[in-house]
Amino acid sequence: MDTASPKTRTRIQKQKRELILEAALEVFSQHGFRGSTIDQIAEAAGMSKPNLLYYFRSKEDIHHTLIQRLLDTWLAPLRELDDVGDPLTELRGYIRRKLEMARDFPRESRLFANDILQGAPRAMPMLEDELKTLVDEKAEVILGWMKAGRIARTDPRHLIFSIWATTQHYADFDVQVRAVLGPGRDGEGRFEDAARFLEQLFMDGLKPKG
Amino acid sequence: MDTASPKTRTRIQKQKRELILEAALEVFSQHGFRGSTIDQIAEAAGMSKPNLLYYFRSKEDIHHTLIQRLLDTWLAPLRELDDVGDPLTELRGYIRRKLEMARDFPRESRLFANDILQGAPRAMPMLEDELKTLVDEKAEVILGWMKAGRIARTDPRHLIFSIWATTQHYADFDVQVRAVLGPGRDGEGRFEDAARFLEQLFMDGLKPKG
DNA sequence: GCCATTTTTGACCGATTGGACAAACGTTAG
DNA sequence: CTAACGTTTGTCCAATCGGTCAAAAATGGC
Repeated sequence: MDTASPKTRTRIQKQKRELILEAALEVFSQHGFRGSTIDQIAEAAGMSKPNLLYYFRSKEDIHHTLIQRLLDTWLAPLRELDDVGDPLTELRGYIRRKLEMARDFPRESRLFANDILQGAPRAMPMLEDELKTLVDEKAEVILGWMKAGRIARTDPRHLIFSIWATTQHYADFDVQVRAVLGPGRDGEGRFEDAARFLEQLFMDGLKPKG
Repeated sequence: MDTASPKTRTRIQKQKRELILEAALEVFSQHGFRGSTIDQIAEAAGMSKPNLLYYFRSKEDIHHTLIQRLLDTWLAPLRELDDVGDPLTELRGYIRRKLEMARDFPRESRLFANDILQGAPRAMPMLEDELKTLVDEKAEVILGWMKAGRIARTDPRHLIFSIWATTQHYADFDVQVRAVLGPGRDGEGRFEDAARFLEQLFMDGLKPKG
């Protein structure tokens, strides 16, 4: 058979590929590309290494498929940022959705972070294409709000960076956050604390009321 | 001789060790621990692999020495945060110093980020000890400012996280920032844009004036 | 039940890796 | 000059890695 042509894939092949991708996400997000071995992924997927290589041509192939497939999910919150609607409400919503993604999909966040940290050897084409296009489009929307005096005037792209940075921080640097905060509040409590803080930061900053 | 006992190290040994650590910082920060090889570090340091292993017992030893030594530098900006002095000025200063570190020492930032992303297998002891202690101390200072009504009331620890996240983002995700912004503004211009944006964000937030 | 196709596996391979080691080299004090 | 010590290197090793391959096992259509 030919696992390379998506047309002819049986239901079993699709299932196994999904199983492998799920296992690979777990392993890659924890150890990075070079730090992960095919054996680890195979074991996590409950199959032998040659068996895994029957469904994917190579380790590179798995990683590429994974990162390609997850990009849409990852960019979805920004896509929802809507031109119509109240600007502050839209941005608050974006921040919250992004924070929810960091809470619900930390592995996906770390998968991208691992690659980008090392110079994006695998994600670069998508950064320059889909990501840049989307950011350009949304930066224009935000700029429109600023020009209309509906939000403060700043650099829209750096605003987007700061939203990415602050939200993804809770996924990418989770162990550090945990080490600093101690065992006091659990996952859900921490999430609410972060949400409250970020809302206040992005809305009003640090200056005292008055 | 015995490179393990710091007491008996000659000047040449110290020099060579510095040379190796500099090379190792370059390599580790680009490829992570597992992605780096002793050969790469040795070549970057201009010596042979066995020669390098004459000065450091193992790859792990190099990484450990590096991360241990760099922690103080990395935490210095936060240490400077001073109880006396105007709170908003202090925080603005901290943000700027941290952003300067991201600009001037991106390799150090990536070295830590690489480790923490993968569960901090090597940095964890320091996170729980020195880092937590320092954050606890400074969080108390910030909390004092809040209680005195001199800055807005929020969670001081999440405030520190957000400063780390937004500033280090420019070091850790440099390639992504570059891909999104395009080749327009160079390093120094980008830095000034980021500084201006972050100052405004942390001071006033996004609400329009009025 | 039988055959063709798909799936799974054990055995294997070449390349790379971290590290050991002894021999060679350089330097310097006496 | 030379013995002692610090430094450097070529060679080697065992382990691990990504990936191949042929044969075995399971599956499904007839």
